Amino acid sequence: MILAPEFYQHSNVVAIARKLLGKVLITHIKSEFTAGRIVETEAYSFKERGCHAYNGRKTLRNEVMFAPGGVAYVYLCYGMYNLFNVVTNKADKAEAVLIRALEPVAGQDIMLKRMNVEKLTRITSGPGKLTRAMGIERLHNGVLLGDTITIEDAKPIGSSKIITTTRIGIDYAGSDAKLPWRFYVKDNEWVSKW
DNA sequence: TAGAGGATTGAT
DNA sequence: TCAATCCTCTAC
Repeated sequence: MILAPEFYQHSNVVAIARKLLGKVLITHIKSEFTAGRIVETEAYSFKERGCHAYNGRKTLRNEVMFAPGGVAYVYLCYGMYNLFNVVTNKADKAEAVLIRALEPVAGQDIMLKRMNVEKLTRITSGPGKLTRAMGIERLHNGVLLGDTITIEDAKPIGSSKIITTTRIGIDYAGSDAKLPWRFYVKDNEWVSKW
């Protein structure tokens, strides 16, 4: 069953990031079907400096974050990696969950082809890599989840298996870089970093 | 309009 | 530890 818009429009982005663990991200792009279980996420909110929309700052790049929850926010990082986020909260409350790692569950052969590798090892263990494996590009920025890109409901991960830590790669955010807003599944080999 | 830098990754 | 690589934002 596909997650309803209400799931994303909740006002607590950190809670949503936690609940997304275990759900299945599905893409149907260029007639190719791939799916992966979400095993690592990070929360971002307009209330803290790590977020592109900090303090309500709205630009051409991040305006999708100001849409109602349930759309994709895809942007280019470091000139070469597309990062995939799910926008949450209501309109003008710019919050999002960055999907950082997946465990492939369907279409693995397509992922291998997209990554140009032969072995199914750590091909989706990182936000830049999973978008490439899933076929997600910047043209998908702003698309409503449910068609080309979908997240399907699944059994929640037990709280004893969820690890909470600080987010990665946002040292510039000062004290906000210390917020415990990164979640991942314990002992899962697909997580980006241990 | 130019210059700096980034929610990363893989090779050294 | 460092370069690849290019889009976006900020300042002039």
